[in-house]
Amino acid sequence: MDHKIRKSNQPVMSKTFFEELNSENVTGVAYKNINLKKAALAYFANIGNATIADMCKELNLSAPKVTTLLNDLIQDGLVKDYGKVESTGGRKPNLYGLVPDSAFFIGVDIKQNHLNLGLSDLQKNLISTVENLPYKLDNNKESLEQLCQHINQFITDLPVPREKILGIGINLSGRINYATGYSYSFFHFDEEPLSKIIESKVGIRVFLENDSRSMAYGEFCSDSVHGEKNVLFLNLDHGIGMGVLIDGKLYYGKSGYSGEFGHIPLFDNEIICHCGKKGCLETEASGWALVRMFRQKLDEGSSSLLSRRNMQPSEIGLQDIIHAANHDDVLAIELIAKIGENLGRGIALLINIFNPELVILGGSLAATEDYIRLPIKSAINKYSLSLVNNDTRLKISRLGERAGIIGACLLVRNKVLIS
Amino acid sequence: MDHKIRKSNQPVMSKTFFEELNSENVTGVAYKNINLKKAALAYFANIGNATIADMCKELNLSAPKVTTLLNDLIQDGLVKDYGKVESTGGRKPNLYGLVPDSAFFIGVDIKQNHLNLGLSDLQKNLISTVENLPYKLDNNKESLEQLCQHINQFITDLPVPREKILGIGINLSGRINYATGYSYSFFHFDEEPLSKIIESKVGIRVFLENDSRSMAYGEFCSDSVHGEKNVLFLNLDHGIGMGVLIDGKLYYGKSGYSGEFGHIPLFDNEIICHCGKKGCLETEASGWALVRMFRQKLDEGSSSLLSRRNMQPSEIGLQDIIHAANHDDVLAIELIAKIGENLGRGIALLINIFNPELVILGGSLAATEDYIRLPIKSAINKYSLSLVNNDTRLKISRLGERAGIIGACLLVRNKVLIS
DNA sequence: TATAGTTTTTAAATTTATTTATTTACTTTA
DNA sequence: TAAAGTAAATAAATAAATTTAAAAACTATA
Repeated sequence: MDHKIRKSNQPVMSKTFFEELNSENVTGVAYKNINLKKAALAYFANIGNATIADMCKELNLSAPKVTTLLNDLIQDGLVKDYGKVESTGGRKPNLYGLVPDSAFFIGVDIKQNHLNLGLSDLQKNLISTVENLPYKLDNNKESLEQLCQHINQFITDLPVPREKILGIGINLSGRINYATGYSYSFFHFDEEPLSKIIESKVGIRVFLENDSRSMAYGEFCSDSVHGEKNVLFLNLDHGIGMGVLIDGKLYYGKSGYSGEFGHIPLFDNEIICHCGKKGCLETEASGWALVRMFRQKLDEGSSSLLSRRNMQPSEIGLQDIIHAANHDDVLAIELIAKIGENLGRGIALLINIFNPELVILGGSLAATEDYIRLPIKSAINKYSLSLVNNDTRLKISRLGERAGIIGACLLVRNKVLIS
Repeated sequence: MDHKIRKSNQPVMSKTFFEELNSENVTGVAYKNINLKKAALAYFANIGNATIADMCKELNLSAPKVTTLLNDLIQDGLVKDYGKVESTGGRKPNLYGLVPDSAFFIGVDIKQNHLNLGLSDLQKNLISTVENLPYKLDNNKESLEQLCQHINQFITDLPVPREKILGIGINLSGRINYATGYSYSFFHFDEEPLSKIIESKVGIRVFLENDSRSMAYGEFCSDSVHGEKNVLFLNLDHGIGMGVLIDGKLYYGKSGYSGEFGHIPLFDNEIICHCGKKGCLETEASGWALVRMFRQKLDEGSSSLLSRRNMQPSEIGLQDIIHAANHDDVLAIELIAKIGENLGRGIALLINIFNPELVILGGSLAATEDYIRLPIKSAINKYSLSLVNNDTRLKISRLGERAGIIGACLLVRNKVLIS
């Protein structure tokens, strides 16, 4: 006769929240409690500190249940009591919220010629950053190895214990499948997904994301977005990237290839785009187009701050032109206006299709502020239905290049903790 | 001393589901149970019949809880036991599902010159329809009065008791705020929202929806859509309408004006669009454009089935051209191909932006099947990123004009029962 | 300053749901 | 055809949540 001793294998020690989070096949009350904890954390993360009464409304639970839930989270070290707060008459409620330094997240923003790294805490605070770290993004193993070394170096230099870092978010341009962790445009050497490869070299969970999408999320979580739930973010750099937020969530499309705004066929020209097609928006409205136009104008004899500094047309890059415009160079300003007008026609189309509440202009070209914004705005007025475009605000990014690392950090936080 | 008799006002009789549904300020367990019932109904409605075990997984509940939940719904008359079903060894489970004739919904599809009305049961079955009922949509009170009379006549002719009809969904073109029930393009005479006005004349709850969006939802719920969650529907009629489904839900945008695909600035022509702008897609790729081109060709001396029938160019309408194409008229086929090519360029752009799984072509022009589909397909290949468009299937609507009433019925079902 | 009125928090009672165990119904294999 | 195995449904036991009541902490007013 075999005697079943069922309970002997079950742990006696209570699990930490993160162990709970990763344990599979959890059902019944345990499963529900994990989800409630996630929901509570999501509320604190997205909306901020709250009283027990607030949480009751949000989670549709009774006060005693919320009390035990919060006590659990306090036990886990993720939440703490922030003391009493004013009331409208009657006993003052206690305010609860996240413990900022109970967990950390790293964001890595990979650009063509440099790297931005950042560390955020459990709240939205950027604790430390390393920006403009020289790094050349090439599609080979050495470049990947170097990337991992930079990340490892960044981590060891941090004043934070490695085990408190719950994840690393990496922004890369090109085609990325965020769900599987595969990158198709860069570092696609192995069978294994890129995220797993980096993970094994760094020892912390890694999540990949398309750069424009990550920036969009960073902007979306920043102070400049309030109640808006349908937001378009445009990453105006050499190319044109787009991140779309629908109902407060990043939109991916079937395989994560959505947002290829730069390659919509809007022009009837003969310029061959990077994608191989003709007439793409990018051929007339991108940083590349700006550089091409600028060089051509100089070749044709136009004058500019840059030509007067004896720069050869072929040496002039996008940053130089942006810099010149911000120093009142007439040629740069004129051409940026031209780019803005072309871009505005494209954005008008997006507004007709999406009826968004907000369009945010980011990327290096957005640093020219009104030089790019005003031509865009007037083109939008010209080309979109006034009824629809009156609904839409057009803003310049406040975060600038930091949108990338902030977005990366916040996306990892969501992936690790909440979803 | 006042003696509180708290419970004296509470009803002794148990409420029906619909009474529960509309009762406000419900909290605690009662609130949760209503939501669980809704979730169960939504499962049955969207996925189909299910066993207790299925519902346990879906709703994350224990078997006894699901049993009592289903018993409640059976008591309410909304669900019934469909008997035993095959098992993989072991006791056969019972299958539960909606009672089709426990509730009904009416869909009204208002076209320019006719009306389609339909009645669906609680499942997706169209019980009875009246199609192509002559009706002239004019923006005046008489036209509205007539509409209400038609709806009332339809209801009295039905073999279904009025009190079992839980709602009426009405499709109207133009600007509609589905949340408030206001229509801005038609019947905007009063302070009161149009939905309330019709409601008071018919005595059943009314919900308004944009016609293309309603059709999109009808198609989405039809058999032609399987796992796809990101779907674009194009309503190709005189104008070009679009309905967008994202993550299985209709997308509205900030004010419900999204999907103005017909008015994106894609052409560099001098044709003034209905919207007042130039260069809209509708000026080169819509039914109106087709009629214009066709008449022009006839004026220029081209020959067609229609001209040989001694029709004057100015008499020829869109339906005539579609009819001619389906009877192998060369001119009609050529011009539809031209329209398709132009449209394809626009759709290519949508594919780049949305990376959808499926694009469905509907509306009267879709009845020309491959005459319009193939030119569109080749233009998509030409103008969109191959990587992205390889992800996307292009289909002709199976429901045809019925998509409108089906979508209207299903949307009302959702609004009344589930959301 | 005492008292009535509010609101939060905690405690006790009660309801409700989950767990576990058992029964029922059926399939498969010996 | 009986026995063993599997899964569903139900019943009983248990755990967990809500509800109700009470206590605590504060404000406003007499």
